[in-house]
Amino acid sequence: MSDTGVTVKKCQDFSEWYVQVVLKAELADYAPVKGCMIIRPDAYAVWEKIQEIVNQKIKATGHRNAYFPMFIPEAFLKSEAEHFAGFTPEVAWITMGGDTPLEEKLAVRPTSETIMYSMYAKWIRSWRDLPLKINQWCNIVRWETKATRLFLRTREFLWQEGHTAHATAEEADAEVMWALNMYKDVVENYLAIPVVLGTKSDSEKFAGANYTTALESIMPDGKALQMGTSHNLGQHFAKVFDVKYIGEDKQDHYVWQTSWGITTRLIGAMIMVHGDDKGLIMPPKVAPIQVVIVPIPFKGLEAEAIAAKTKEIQDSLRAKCISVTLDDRTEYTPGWKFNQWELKGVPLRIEIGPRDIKNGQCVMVRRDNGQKAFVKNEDIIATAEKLLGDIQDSMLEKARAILADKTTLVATYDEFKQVVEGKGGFIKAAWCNSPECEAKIKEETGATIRIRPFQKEEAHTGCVYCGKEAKEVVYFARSY
RNA sequence: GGGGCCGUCGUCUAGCAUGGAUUAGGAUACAUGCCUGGGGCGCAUGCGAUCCUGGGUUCAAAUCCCAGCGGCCUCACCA
Repeated sequence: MSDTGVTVKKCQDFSEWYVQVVLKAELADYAPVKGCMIIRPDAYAVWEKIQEIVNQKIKATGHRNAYFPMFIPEAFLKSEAEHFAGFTPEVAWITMGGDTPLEEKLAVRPTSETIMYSMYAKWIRSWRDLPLKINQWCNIVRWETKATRLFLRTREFLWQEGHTAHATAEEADAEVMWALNMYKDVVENYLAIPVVLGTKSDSEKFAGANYTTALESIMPDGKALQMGTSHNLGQHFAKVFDVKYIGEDKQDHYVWQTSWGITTRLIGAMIMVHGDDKGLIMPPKVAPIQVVIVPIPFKGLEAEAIAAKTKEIQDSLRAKCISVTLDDRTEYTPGWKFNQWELKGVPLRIEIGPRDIKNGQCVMVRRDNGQKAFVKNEDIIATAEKLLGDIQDSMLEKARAILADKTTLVATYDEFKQVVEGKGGFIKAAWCNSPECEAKIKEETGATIRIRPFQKEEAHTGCVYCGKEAKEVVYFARSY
């Protein structure tokens, strides 16, 4: 047994397991620049899938893609005070052009609200120009000082940011919810990761927003990970950048704005949630390779028949738009290939050997549960399609069960602390809505309010911290 | 930014406590040839290391000291 594969168990040393899966499955690598990563083709292909899915959804609803500069003048970033205060600790600045100092330094975008809205002010004249719904796919930079975690914390990462302007507050509210639900669909139905939807507490909301909604999930180590956010920016930026329109009433009005985003962090979540001791498990809907075919030669027996049949299956699967690889490399043994493709997370494997030629069948093995099935020739394509669907479904189902298991309702602060230190995960607790209690809890336990769920529950106790009347039940957790 | 741990062929690692004799050793990967093939095959040959970088101590540094860089864990902050 070499160390080509993952050498630690997921449940024993989760951090080490994660690093090994990412590196050994060739998803990413450390860059020569501190805090930066290289997204390798197998992971980039997943990002492209996500782009495909999101693009389809946003274009179908009238959003259009565009591209704005990655450099933002300092004055722009400063113009919204709360926004600037929130981002300034982690902005990278450009101060030189060649060997000439710049008159005004330029921020490398940590997010694009300011540069985009400065243009919106120019483009929006009348109510007929609204709503304006623009999205961009780009890289952004946040100069983290903390240790690099591939996909989860890097100084540069890829994301999508939607920025819309509306005539009314109601429209902006609706857009915020549209984006959030669009993300829920992507994350749950494609990445097979169950999420909890809700709003952020004031202390956790986006710098410069009226309110922030988000999708949160729990990773296998018990820490929460934000899977996407959708902000209602109100008129804060509109007032700062003078984004106004003349309404049907002939009066000037500020627009109502939203912004929303998901990042390559989702790939990290997918790895963590679905992987096992053998490596990665890709949800079929985003897997760059959905099926791998491994021929099993045996002393030249039926060699030609095997070659013909594997090729035929490959062609038929491709005709059904299933992404398939025929691994007919002669320098590796079948067993080696099994391990390799399992490490890389290919959802379904088809084996064809002399025995299968004789019996008019093939062997199919599911990556998610290891189940092996003998499938008659005439059923191969239909069965492969069905199994890919089943795998997608059961991955979500399994993840749902884990999420439920990692969600604990607590009645007392002692219980709260015990869960934080113990199994972690979401801790549902009653809260009085005071920032002081929230801050104290964070200080004493490291847990923050991840989400105030849309699905409201009656407070079952007083505030878990102060004991006074609770306003709602919220989800606490330690987070990434 | 704070604290802890770490850095030797592509990868994993021995050597480092007690400086000198290993030509810096092994495994794996890679290349070539043969042989194999239903769960990481075997044999042979070959290729492969600025011992992270820069200083210092010393007759002598992979080994000791200092600084820097990078990684991992952890705390504060974030997607």
